[in-house]
This record gives sequence, C-alpha cells and structure tokens, in this order.
Amino acid sequence: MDRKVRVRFAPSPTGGLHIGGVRTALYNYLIAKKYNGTMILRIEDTDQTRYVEGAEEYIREALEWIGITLDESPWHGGEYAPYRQSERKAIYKKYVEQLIKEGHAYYAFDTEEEWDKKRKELEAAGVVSPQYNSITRMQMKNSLTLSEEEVKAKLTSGEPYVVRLKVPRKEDIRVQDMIRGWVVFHSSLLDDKVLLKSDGMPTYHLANVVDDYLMEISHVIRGEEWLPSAPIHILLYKYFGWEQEMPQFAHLPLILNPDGNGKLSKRYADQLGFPVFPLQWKNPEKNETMAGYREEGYLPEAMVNFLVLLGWNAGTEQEIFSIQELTNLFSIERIGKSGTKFDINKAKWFNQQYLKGKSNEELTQLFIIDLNKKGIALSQDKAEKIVSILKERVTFVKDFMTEGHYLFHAPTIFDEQVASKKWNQQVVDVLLAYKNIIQSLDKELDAHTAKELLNQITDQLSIKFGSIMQGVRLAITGGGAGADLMEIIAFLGEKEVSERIDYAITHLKVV
RNA sequence: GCACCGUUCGUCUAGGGGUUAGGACGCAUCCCUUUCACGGAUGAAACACGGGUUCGAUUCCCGUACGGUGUACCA
Repeated sequence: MDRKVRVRFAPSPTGGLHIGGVRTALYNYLIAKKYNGTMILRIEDTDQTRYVEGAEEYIREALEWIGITLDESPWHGGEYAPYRQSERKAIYKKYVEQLIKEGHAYYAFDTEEEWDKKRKELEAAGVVSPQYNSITRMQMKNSLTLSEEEVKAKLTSGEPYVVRLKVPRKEDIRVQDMIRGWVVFHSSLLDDKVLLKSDGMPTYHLANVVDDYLMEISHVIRGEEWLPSAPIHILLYKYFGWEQEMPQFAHLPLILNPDGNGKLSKRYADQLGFPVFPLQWKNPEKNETMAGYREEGYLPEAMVNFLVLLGWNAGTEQEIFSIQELTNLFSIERIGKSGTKFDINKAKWFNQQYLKGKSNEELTQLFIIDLNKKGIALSQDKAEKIVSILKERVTFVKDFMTEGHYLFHAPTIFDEQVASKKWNQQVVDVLLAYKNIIQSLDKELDAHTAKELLNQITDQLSIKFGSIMQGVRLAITGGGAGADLMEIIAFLGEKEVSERIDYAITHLKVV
C-alpha cells in the first residue's frame, strides 16, 4: 500500500449504534493502526427526517468504550472538516452542478404522485420492477425531456426537483472488492439514483463519494449491504474524473441472527435475550430502553476480541488477542466472505477469559464500582476476599454478587433436594460441636483452621468427613454447591457462622 | 421476480487436487475436588446436492438447491 492509509467509519445518527457497526468501525480502526494511517469518523446525517437526538453522542461514547480512538471527527476536528454531512451541504451542490453540466446527471421535476402513477402503469404493462432508468426517464418530466426554457422556468419559479444520475443504458460496471475480487454489474439493471433530494440534501451515494474523495479516503471498509450500490459509486468516481483517487473497497460479510435468518436484528436479539447495542440506548422519542453490552457487564476488550473474530481470523490457533496484537495481525486478506451467525455464548466465554486474566486488585476495583452502582457499600478488604474466593467461577463482574449471594446474606431458605438427602442428626451433632469449638477459639478462624477443627470433630465422632460436608454447606450457604466452604467460613467469621448454624438447626427438620 | 454475494462439525472457523479434514465455543464422559465451577483428558459432531475436468475432488469448472443482501427523495 503506497498510498497513505485514511479510513473512515461513517454512521448515521438514527439511533443506537448497532453491534455490526461497531465491528465495521473496529475493522477500519485496525487497518488505520496497522498502516500508521488515519481513522476518521464522519456523521452521515443527510436524512433529516431520521435524525435522532443523542445518537451522535451515543456513537462517540460507544467507540470510546470499545477503545477506538479517532484522529479526525466532528468532535476532534481535522483539516478536512466539517465531518458532519449536514454541514457540507454547499459542497455537494457544487459537485452535482458539475455533473449536470457535463451531462451525467439531470433535473427531475416529477412529483411523487406522478412517478407513482408511472410505476403502476409499468406494472400493469408487465414490468416486474419498474425503475426510473434510461428507458423510462424519457417519459418523465425532467431536463432531458423538457426544453431548456421550461427547465429554467421551473428552476427559477422554485418548483421542487431532484437531481438524478444519468446511468448509461448498456455498460458493464466492474467493482474490485478486496474481499470478493471483481464483481460485475450491468448498468441496465441500475436505476437513475437520486443524487440530490428535493430538500437540497444529497443522498448517501453522492455525499459518500464526494466526501471520500475530498477526505482522501484510501479504503472503504463497510458492510456487504453496500455491495449492490457500489457500481453507482464507481460511476460517480468515473464521471467526476476521480478514478485515480478512487479508494479500494472491502465489503464485509454481514452479522446474521443466530439461526441465519437475516441480518442481526434488535427484535431477534430481544427474543433470545442478548443486546445488539454496545451501550444501553434510550430512545428519546419512543421512551424505550435497549440493553447494552457494557451494562450487561461485558468488558470492552472481550467485546473487541469477540467482534474481530466475527468474520476474520489470524490463520493460527490463537484466539485471545489484545488490541495491540490485532493491530499487527489484522488484514483485509483474511476477512471471510460468508455471513456470520451471532453466538452470544462465545461472547460470554471471551468475557470469562478476560475476567480471569485480570489481577485480583483490578477485579476488586471493578467489583466495588459495580457494588456502588447498586448502592451497596463494602470494604476494600472484604471485596478483595470475595474476589479471591469467587474469581474462578464468574463470567461477569456482577456474578460476584449473584454467585456469592451467601457471602452477603444468611440463607433463609434451603435447597430442599440437598436437605432431604444430606441433612441428618449426624450433621446436626457435628454443627453443634463445631459451633462450640469456633466460639471458644483463641486464634483467627482462617480457612486452614476451619478445616482442621471440623476434621477434629469428625475424627472424634468417627464420621467420614465427606459424609457431612454437604450438610454443613447447606446450613451455611443454603445450597449444595459453591465455592470452597472453608474459605466461606473464614470469610464469614465465627459469629456469623454460629448464627447460621443455629438458624439452620431450628429451621431444618431432621428426617 | 430480477441483480449480486455466499455455502467445511449446532456455531465461529483452519485447510486446500492425494490430510486420520485441524482448532475454538457449546455438548457428553472421565480425572481433580467436600460440592459446583476452574483446570486437565477423552468423545460425539462438518466439506449442501448433481454433473463435469482429473489417475484422484471437499478443494477447480458448470448447474441446482438453500441462505443472505439489494431493488427508496434510508443509510
């Protein structure tokens, strides 16, 4: 790559940024970093009817959370500013006029009703998908069919119009895609796309090409849903005379619903209970709140790792990658061609891996932050102990609380299955003796001591240690499974343990 | 409908004219363990189908099927 690498992520501020968009941003970012290039964020807000308040801020926060830093953006500025298409309106106007003058675009004055009528006529005549194209445009009201005077008159009278691209009738348009190779489209299947809307705003096609050119974008890395409109873009580059500056294209495989039934959708994800948004998204218009990965407890580095592998692989057996490693290893050549079904289990696994990779100190900090959010206060010391007891068994930070509920609250209900099998007079005898012994203890009740004392009792009573363990666990935690019981006892301390023993003995019936 | 893209275990994927088709998630079994988890070991599990080309095809070509995307004054 001899050209300076400049890539852009260009979302529309129409709502929360979809997780697929986050992956696209990530791929762009990795390419920028790999080649020491520039990562640009451009806001494509040309559809004013779909603009959603707060969406821009959301995009910014989401990228920040995931760890994507921007070199140029509406918020950081840059020498190619402005980076918001709505603020570049005048620029497009100029270029569209060039196209018209050179005969590659034309004014169209048809109203929606007129085109609708024409479409119905065509349908009635057996045309399957009527298009405003090289044939039909000659039957419509536009600067190709109207006289120069008529056009001028309409323009000066302020009659609304759009500008359409004059797509050639018969021409092969070849798109070179870095992932798919050459893809050929025939121009007869393309319609005369609107370039400039009647409100004076450009459509995606125009704005995109003009901006990519002006911003000297070297690679356009975007979702596969854009592949069908790539020939329109190619045509525009050609008509503008920018073929030499045309970026290289890479159309990414789509992220699909878990059963492969369409693009990953919010509705589907809701049904299966996982988010499609990186951050929680509160739609200001509909007053609804959508779940986000951050709030669900996913670590950003785990999400990066999970997302990058949705459509790319290093070709080795490595699967845990730091962002630095990805920066070196990532390559467009190793991006796959086929759609990728979303598997939330894999995301969970990555999260667990990253959680385990953190030091106890880091985890303690995260744990305390999580507790604070829930309005629970806990000493640093206790939090750290809980972390060390539970570290190997959690997938999310929030699991420290749920998995370790027995460290926070004494059980009030007991697992009936365990009780019916493991609760007996022997256990009660042991517990009573144990309570006595720990209450009169003159040293600290650590895990080692807790076990030693319990062993003493079982030895004295000639009981097998294993036979009463589940019963003891039941009394102290309310259940039959969990972390190392001796660690739990040490954590709770003799007073709490004694109270739990009393409670269990009075509330559980010996059978 | 039409155009385009795609198709290796359930999922993410490696591979590529001759392989015991490899790994990971998930699943199962076993080991470790006071239990559960972690960890370790093992196992079940895939080249969509049909034609070519070839000594040989999962790999190359063609077709079919299936899936996806697009077909807006949305991006």
